[in-house]
Amino acid sequence: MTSARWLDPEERQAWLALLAVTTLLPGNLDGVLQQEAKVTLFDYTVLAMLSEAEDRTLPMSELASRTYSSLSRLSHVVKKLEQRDWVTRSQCKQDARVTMATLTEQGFKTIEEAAPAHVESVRKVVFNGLDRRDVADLERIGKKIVHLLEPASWVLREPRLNS
Amino acid sequence: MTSARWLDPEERQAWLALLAVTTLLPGNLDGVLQQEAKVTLFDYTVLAMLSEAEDRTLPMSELASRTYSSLSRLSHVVKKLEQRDWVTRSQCKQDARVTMATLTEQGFKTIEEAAPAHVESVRKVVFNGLDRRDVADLERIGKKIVHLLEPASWVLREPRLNS
DNA sequence: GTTTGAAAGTTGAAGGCTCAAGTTCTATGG
DNA sequence: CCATAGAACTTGAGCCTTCAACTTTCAAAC
Repeated sequence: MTSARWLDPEERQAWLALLAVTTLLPGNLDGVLQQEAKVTLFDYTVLAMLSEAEDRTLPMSELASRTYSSLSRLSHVVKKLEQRDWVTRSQCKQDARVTMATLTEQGFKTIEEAAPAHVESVRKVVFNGLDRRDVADLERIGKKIVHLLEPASWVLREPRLNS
Repeated sequence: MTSARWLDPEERQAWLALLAVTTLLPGNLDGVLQQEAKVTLFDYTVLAMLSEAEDRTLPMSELASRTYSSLSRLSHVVKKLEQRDWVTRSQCKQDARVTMATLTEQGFKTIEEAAPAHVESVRKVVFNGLDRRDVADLERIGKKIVHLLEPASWVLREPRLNS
């Protein structure tokens, strides 16, 4: 490692803004979901990923990678969601090591009900302040950063056409 | 509230990328700081804000607002930092309600030592992937989002010229 | 001067997350 | 075959954060 360069003024401003966003955004969205449906943002993301998957089912490891979580974190959370009867777990026939997580009908209803308020809150704290150019720039820059953080990330591989 | 609009494809892509960044970034930076100096990203931010303040001292509530944290969270953390002799607390003469937090010499050395590795990790996962235009766009968009999340935020009021 | 309301902190409990350790199963190499 | 390594989880302990409740102090209004 060479001698460390400090951030220049532009980078510093950008960094402080990004730090502020990453600090404030999760708590803000959490709050809305907590009131609306008694779930955390992470709970919601897990349910959302399952709801969009084929048969509303995914292996735990695949679900972990789509939610950017460790298997450990996911395991704890899925246990909780199972106790609420929103998710069930089952063994995979092909590979006995893998556990499949499936969204229940009740879980599906829960997320369906929570979704409008959640989307509204995302709009309220992100997109209401951005024009079309901002949105395009945000996607471009966000993906560049994700590429450094997690080159194999799911969002980078997603096809461009989806509802 | 009118009927909820869903996100359009561009917004959805931007949202997924932003969600990925806010999920992955803190853990990534935490890891480096944990190894380097046994502190969390939030601990580091608290120490950093104090180190840049006049007399390395700030009222708890001001420190809370600069670190985007609740007073409760900050109180717990400052207690911990005080036990490590990195910060001291004292009562304010003018207003007996306020507690002042001051960075100790030892705390200053700690953050000074941790800073290079931290900056390097910020560069590694953010700025190494961005060109000048990206940095400018990131600052602009980041500040727009912060404006919606916390209009009174510190970063929005900062003068443009600083080291 | 009191009362009333809000500001500034602190605290304890409950729940969430991380880390290290352990289990079970699969794949690989001899 | 058998051994070994690694993949896919699960679990429990400990730290961190949130939430609600409480204390103390100041400011405003009467």
